Amino acid sequence: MDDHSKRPIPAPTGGERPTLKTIAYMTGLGITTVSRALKDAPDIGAETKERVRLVARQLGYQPNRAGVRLRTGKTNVIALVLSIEQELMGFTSQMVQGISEVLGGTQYHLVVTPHSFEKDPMVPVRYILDTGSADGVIISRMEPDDQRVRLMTERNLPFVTHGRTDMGIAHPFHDFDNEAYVYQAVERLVKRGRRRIALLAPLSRFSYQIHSRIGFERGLVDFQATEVSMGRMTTETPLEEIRAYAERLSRLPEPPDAIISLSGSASIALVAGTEAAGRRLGKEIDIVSKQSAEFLNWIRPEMLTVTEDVRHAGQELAKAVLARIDGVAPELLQSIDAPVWSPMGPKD
Amino acid sequence: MDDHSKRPIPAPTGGERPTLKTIAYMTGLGITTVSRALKDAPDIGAETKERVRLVARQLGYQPNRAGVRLRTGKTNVIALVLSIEQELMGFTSQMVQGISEVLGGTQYHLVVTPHSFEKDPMVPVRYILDTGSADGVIISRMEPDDQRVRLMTERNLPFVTHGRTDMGIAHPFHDFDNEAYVYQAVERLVKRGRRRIALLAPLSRFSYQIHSRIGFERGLVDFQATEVSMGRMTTETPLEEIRAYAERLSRLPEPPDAIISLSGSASIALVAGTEAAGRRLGKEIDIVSKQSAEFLNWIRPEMLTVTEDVRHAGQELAKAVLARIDGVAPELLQSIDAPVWSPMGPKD
DNA sequence: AAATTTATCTGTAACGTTTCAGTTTTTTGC
DNA sequence: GCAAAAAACTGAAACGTTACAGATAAATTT
Repeated sequence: MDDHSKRPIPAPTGGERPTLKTIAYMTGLGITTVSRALKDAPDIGAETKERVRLVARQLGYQPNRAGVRLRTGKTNVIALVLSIEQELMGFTSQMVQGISEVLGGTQYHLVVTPHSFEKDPMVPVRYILDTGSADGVIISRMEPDDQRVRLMTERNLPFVTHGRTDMGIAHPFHDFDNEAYVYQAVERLVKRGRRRIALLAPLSRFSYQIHSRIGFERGLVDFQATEVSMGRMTTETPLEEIRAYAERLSRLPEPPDAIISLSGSASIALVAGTEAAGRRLGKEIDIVSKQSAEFLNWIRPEMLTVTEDVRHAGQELAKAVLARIDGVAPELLQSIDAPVWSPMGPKD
Repeated sequence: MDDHSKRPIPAPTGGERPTLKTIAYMTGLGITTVSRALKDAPDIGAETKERVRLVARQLGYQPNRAGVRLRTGKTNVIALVLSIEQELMGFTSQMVQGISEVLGGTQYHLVVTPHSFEKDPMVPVRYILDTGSADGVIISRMEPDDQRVRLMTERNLPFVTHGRTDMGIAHPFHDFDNEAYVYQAVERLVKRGRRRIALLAPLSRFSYQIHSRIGFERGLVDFQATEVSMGRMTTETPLEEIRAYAERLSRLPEPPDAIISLSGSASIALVAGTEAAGRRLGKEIDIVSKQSAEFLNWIRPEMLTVTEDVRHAGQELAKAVLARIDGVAPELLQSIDAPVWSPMGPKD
């Protein structure tokens, strides 16, 4: 207690939040030494480090984020850029949860930045770039030629995408294998005797629209089925329009005997439309759907579903940005989840 | 250009992010003057303010958050504390969206902090308090006697709750009127000839369990109906258990002729269970449900539903914390949303 | 015309951290 | 035994901002 008085005397502490200064005072060391001890620098004695760490733990010391950020530019923030047009059924909560599980073990905070994708997808990215408000970014709704990816790559901002691009830039991503999903869907449908299949795909601007189309067309050829057009319907068409279209389709002389959907909520409308036309799931028609939460099977057990594990996606995305921030090569931070089919009632 | 050289010369600027120093240099003013001009302080000349504002806008100046935070302690962060046990069906995304819409027009960022409510609800609150990491907090899953409310009030941390408490502390809140919802549900059911009603309520620890029970019991008395017990089922019971219970209930000699549910996803299980027992919605039984996204009506148009506008709740909550931060009295920041019934197919 | 006010403006210090360039002490080399 | 090197530690400066306590010049009062 008294041998501290010989030292340069920083200042005794109040009941406030402890800082490096507090620890320096308690240990009788310099602020610099404490700082370096806590980051395990090589020029600090082993015994000193131990002592500093002990006192720090004792005081419940937590580095002041503003101090670190001001000095180093490191924000300890991961930004999740969400489109407000995104599917509602549990997508966001699961994504946030997955990311948080990974971030929970770190100093990183998660800042959520929703915005209208339709209006201008670049806005949030430019904001983050201009203000340096995040160390890493997670984006979704990828396009084959994506300006956000181009800009962040150019400006060296670590990021990861939920979905792939196709522009010759290697970047971290996590994706669901929509091609395999649709291909396997066709296969299963044909095995169940279906031949005339419709595909409710995403908007054509998105990468996964292309993937699902490729899977679909490969499937049609490999398993000998034919396509029934969904017209201008996409997964983002208002549900009522989808319902109406599905009903019209069902009343055609030669209606589809199966529909493959890439959106859980759109599938609800498909079911409503086909049933309104008197066609029964599992009998006259099969509907296959991807979903982000297990709810379709509760509604219609006859439905064939694949549940995209969005929580797992969130985990992978978070791990990838963190690794990217740590300098891991983009090529090593790419993963694709295979579709997992829900066990089905009837047969199969 | 040259008259700047007579001045104290801060330093010419690179291509970096503009700071007060940059503006000071460009205008030939002192850093303090620029700072005060931008906050419209009374001791700065009108013409000077104009000039500073112009240059600031020109440069796209944005105050450095770390600088402000370090100096003033103001984080410009609102923390949304989410329970991972929260209902999945769109709740989080809508809440986040609503909050963001309000925060979008401000300097505030939204940090999302999920955690296990079951484990210890105090953890995130204590963290925010200890690290001063937010200017305001939004919490949900309120209990009548809520320790989080007690602590934040005591420590003077602005917050708002989604749901009410009952402990004699006036604090900002936004709530959905669950009492009115259940009361009106009973009324509608009785008008449709139902008499034996079951209530699937939340866990008893939560405030809205009490509200829904009160509404229920008032309804039973006022409209002369009787209760059929839901046993130990709550909205948080695993769906499969709810389904099984609903089926068992439906096979009783005197089954309920109506069920009121406080959770959209739980209702799916209720429907599955009752239908498995051969009872048809709108015929032998009515199911009334609250939901946070319009999806039950797509699945079973016969269902009576109220959709809680979670996006609107998010907006109200965000407005309330901001107002609280600005010193508005808690009593003025309390609001309750009345239930809005979806138009129904059959009659009514 | 001198003294006071008023209107504008400004330098310094501090918030908590890390980097840089040392300084002091101990150990090693020969 | 003494120079050189290694080990352990440290103060000053800086990141961008704002509060404080002036400073300067112009306008007003007496």
